[in-house]
Amino acid sequence: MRPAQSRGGTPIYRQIATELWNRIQTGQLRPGDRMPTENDLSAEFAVNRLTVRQAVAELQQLGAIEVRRGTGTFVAEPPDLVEIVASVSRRTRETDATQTALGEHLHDDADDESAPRSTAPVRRVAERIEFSGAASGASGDAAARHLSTPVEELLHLDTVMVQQDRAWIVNSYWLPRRYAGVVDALAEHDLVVASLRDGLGLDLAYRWRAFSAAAADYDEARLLGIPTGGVLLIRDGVTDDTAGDPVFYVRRRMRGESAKFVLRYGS
Amino acid sequence: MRPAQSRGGTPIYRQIATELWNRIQTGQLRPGDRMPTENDLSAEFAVNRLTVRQAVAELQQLGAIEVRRGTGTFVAEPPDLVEIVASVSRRTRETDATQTALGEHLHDDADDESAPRSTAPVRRVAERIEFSGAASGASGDAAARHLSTPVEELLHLDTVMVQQDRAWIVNSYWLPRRYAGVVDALAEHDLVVASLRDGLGLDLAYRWRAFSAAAADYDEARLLGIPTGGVLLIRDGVTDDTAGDPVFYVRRRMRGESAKFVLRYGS
DNA sequence: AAGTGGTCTAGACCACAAA
DNA sequence: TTGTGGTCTAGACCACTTG
Repeated sequence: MRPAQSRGGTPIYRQIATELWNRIQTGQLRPGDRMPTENDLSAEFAVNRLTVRQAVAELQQLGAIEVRRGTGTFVAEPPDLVEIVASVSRRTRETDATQTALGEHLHDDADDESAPRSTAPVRRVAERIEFSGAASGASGDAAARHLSTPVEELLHLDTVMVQQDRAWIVNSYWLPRRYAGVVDALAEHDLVVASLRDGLGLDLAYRWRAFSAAAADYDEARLLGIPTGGVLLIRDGVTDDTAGDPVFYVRRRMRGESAKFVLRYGS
Repeated sequence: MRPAQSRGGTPIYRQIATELWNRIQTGQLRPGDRMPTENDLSAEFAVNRLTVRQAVAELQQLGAIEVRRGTGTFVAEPPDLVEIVASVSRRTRETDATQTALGEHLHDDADDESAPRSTAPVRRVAERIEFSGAASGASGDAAARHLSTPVEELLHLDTVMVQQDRAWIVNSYWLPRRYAGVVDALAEHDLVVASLRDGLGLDLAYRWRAFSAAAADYDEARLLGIPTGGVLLIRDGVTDDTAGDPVFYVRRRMRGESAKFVLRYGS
């Protein structure tokens, strides 16, 4: 394999990357297989090692390979997916396809979400920060907007959920100061609706929940042990009390490839 | 700013990247602002231009900056988010927090999902492929598994939803051959449940839907006009008929930062 | 024409992991 | 100790965009 000079066409590093990509897609290279070393590829394609590294970096970003410093480069194993399942009763057909009933779930207590999980995750509080200044960055401002509360009056709490000794989900909560008692409950065992109702007399309900995706920034990458710019699946939302006042804004971030939120419709 | 040699510590390119990141986070550089050129940064930090480029690449992957070839590098504008909203009636509190009702939505017709969208998207069919061979790759195998149908008996259809002249969502459908009539309906106006029921006598219902995130591979990046390895938000699922037989498996991919699925709980 | 980012080279030294 | 990937340099030429 000797790609022609790029000369205005496809760059050499991309030709190499797609060639390797094809070898993986067609099964010539299988998950767990050792890839040729950078020096090997440099010789095979008759290009500088840096050019090879550009190709390797692209495949790594794509999640196709795993690079282990000092050891070698390997075809990535398919990630072990953790499904977080909600049961939903099937749409009633009498009405004009407008009514559906959600069963259990869509609560914020992750304990409810453990249905088909291999091992129950251990939760551990990583940080606990009290906001006071206004210099809180974009996410603090977003929380203030979602809660209709000035950022100076918000408390901030980060927790990390760990599974099999590996950071799995990073949670950030923002609450008005008057709900400071909730912070203790969150720190103890995340937000279990029942315990809040029993312990604090708080009855909570979802206002909204949303799914999105983003690249991991430096903090998120560090907390989750993934490369900067890695793929995050994000679920955020606001929970309020029975009076309709917002109690907290929550933002959960997890590795994109290894988490999946499933809404299952019962028969 | 003159970072010390890396010498076993933080690499220079990362020091530069975090320095620029901080300038952006603190507002010294604002969205739309022109960043220093690579030559400027190379001089400012007294390093080789390639080292600067490594920092720039990291910030680009992170979504913090936008690089325009031949023109310059700019602080990224916050993406204009398209929210796809489903209304949900609030949890009834008489029962033990187990019942919820979903209103409109959670259908597969994207037309229903247009609630708070600035402009109605134009849908356009990009490809139409009939599967026959077994060499269909991982996604075809996944579809076969979800549908409990051999991949040789599946049809495959890709569609692209365009908004404001820009690819917005890529859809892939897999159906058993006996539902070939559905393909025409999909090609015409995506899957509108009502039209299928009226036109084909098919009454459909969700089996499951799921949210996940992944890096864009070469095809997905090309179709959506984003860089390879960019962040995708994915929603996939299976729809079946009233008999409980699966009719199709669908997989939707959209730019992560510019799409958000919202479940809104009514009062 | 001038300035920007994009690609590529040859060579060097380093940090890390495994034998 | 050996081989792997990680970082960095100095220099070159190119493609693209804008005046």
